[in-house]
Amino acid sequence: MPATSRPPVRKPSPPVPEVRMADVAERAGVSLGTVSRALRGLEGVSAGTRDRIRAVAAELDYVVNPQAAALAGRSTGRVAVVLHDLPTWYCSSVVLGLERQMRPAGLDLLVRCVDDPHDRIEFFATMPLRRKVDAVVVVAIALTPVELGRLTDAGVHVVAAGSHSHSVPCVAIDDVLAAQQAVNHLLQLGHRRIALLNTVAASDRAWQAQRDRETGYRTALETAGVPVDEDLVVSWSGGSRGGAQGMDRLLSGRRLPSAVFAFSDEVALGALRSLRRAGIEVPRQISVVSIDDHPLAELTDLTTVGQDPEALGIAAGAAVLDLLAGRPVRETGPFPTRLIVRGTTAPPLDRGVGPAPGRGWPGGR
Amino acid sequence: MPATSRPPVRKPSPPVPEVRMADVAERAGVSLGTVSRALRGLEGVSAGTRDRIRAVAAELDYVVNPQAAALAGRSTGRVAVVLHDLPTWYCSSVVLGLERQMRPAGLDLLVRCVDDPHDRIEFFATMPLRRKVDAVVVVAIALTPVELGRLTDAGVHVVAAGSHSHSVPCVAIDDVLAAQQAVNHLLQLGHRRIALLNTVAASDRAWQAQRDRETGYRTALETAGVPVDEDLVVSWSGGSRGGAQGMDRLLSGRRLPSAVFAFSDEVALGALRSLRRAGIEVPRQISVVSIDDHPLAELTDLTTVGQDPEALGIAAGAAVLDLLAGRPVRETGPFPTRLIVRGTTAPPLDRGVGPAPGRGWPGGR
DNA sequence: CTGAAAGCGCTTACAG
DNA sequence: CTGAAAGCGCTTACAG
Repeated sequence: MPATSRPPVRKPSPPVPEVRMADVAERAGVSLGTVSRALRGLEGVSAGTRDRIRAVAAELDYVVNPQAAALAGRSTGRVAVVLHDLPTWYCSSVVLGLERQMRPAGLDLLVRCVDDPHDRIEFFATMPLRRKVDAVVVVAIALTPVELGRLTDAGVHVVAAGSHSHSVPCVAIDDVLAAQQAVNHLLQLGHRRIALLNTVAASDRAWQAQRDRETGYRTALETAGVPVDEDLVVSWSGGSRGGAQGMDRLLSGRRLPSAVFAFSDEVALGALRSLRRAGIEVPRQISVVSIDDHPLAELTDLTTVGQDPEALGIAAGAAVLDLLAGRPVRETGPFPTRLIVRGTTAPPLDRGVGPAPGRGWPGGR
Repeated sequence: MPATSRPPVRKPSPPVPEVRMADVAERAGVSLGTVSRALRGLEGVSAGTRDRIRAVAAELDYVVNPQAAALAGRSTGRVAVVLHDLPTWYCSSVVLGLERQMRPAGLDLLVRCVDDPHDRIEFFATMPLRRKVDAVVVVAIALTPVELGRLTDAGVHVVAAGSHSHSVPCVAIDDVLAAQQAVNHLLQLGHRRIALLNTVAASDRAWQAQRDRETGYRTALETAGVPVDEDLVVSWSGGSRGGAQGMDRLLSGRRLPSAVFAFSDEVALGALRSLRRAGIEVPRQISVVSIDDHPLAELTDLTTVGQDPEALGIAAGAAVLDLLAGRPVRETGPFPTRLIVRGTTAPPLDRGVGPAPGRGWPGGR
């Protein structure tokens, strides 16, 4: 079913008939082609006529018809951002940054949510973006080679934000490192029973981040010589709600963790709710740390590893502009993250049971 | 400066040359016009040829070129959503609902953030949406008559979400009522010193909601015969941060309120932070109620008046479809809101000082 | 029910 | 530096 079935559109009759480039040309006493070149600032128009044409265009309040320009010129002036879960602090911040970057370049931003694995399959099967955009930015979606192929076959440039790829320009933090920063903080406080409260993305395999953060968690523990207790590793879907449920699970285990590393601030806030309901004091009995620095992290006094998704969106936009201009994309490297210690982390209660301070403990003092 | 100055676009050379409608026509042995009609399901094509054409189109993986269709047909197949402050639970949820509604109709969603009053002026001066979309949905922005005129002069339909208007279809909650629900809850608990912690939108006059909620606050107090203490009415910009600062201001006043009605959950969460820092117990010493039912409201046990912005987005999308189809827009009336009592509200400490229970107190028992 | 043709408003070689 | 003309890929009266 290749054809879209839009309802017949009845536009409100524009009170003022649209002014076309031909009108500008006539009024300025030049040809269509000259107007086209002058307005776009191309070579080969004398400064005098260029200014005259622009003055006339401004006077007539002329705006090029993007349809016609795209049809004739083979570019659409549009960029799509593809993501699941828009109402997330992370995703909406990336979109905000992207929009701020595209707008001054005269590019419009199309938003497409990919809700679940089924929708994702359909999306790449029907390629609704084909011919509609010059480039697409995928947010927190690790594309499969096949999916990437579909996109490039359709003639669109691709940039990845929040995931890593060898075949596509990408902007992202180092999720392994971010997780290590969080877990190392707990280790340095003296914790040994550290739980991982991970998330499961709606679209499976969508979030490379969750794997990388788990890797960082395991690496940090391993490096410190602390064995991973698999009972302390849980994954739950559904953001903060999932965090609450995952925490309930951890609380029902045989031995409680002394600290929890949560996938994100939203997951952590869910966990905090469960802890509060269970009457467990944070950070006295259990410490909690996560990743993001969501605005509410500060308000809830949550220790976290901060990142800047809006900056990510801006950088993704810059990469798009490079791609569209045929310039080499400037590589940015991983985006910085930094530990922000607040009120949800403290040394463990059983500190005295562990190795004495300063005796071979990583960072302990 | 009417012309946009996009960088010259270099598209990745499509490995497969685009298949055009002419290719489908040739392969099916019919004319272009027939293919066009068949694919769009218009009258006047026999079922046999229609199916044959569709089969060929599917086989060739054909997708109409939206540029060309728009240029010839005078509709763009696109809808814009205009808002400030995308990374807000409210706005991003509206956009999500809207996207879900437009997608099945084959309409693409363009996002434009209007950051501040200056940007707003420029936006309506240059009308960047002109010729780019068939309709625009403004979210939480009360358009001035002039702004509305610009939009309709440009030939786009307009729908308002989250604000009220006489001249445009709109979907919104009753903000006055929502505020009354919140404040009446406090009154019924026995509070008399109730503060209003309002917000100031980035674009002044943008949020009709803030005025309406203040009206609801004042009306509720008046109806209960409680005089408004103007020292207890504060407005601060900046969401949760503003809520924290506004609460600090209230705490520095001569007499503390016994309860606070905050503009939104985000503002309330900021206020809660300030209260916690000040060592004030909630709800024992001060009660807090707000509007939204943000996902974090449940997690933080916040009493609030819930609304459903995603449903608002869906309804806005339905209105857009009606408009585009030339149908009358079905009026929905104000969207429902409902009080959700959780843990941040309780009777005031000085309850005994007020009128005795059941004696002329609104709802008191 | 189907086709031939004009036209949508631009951009881009190609001449001059 | 500027113009005339072809062409982008569709839709839509208008004929038949």
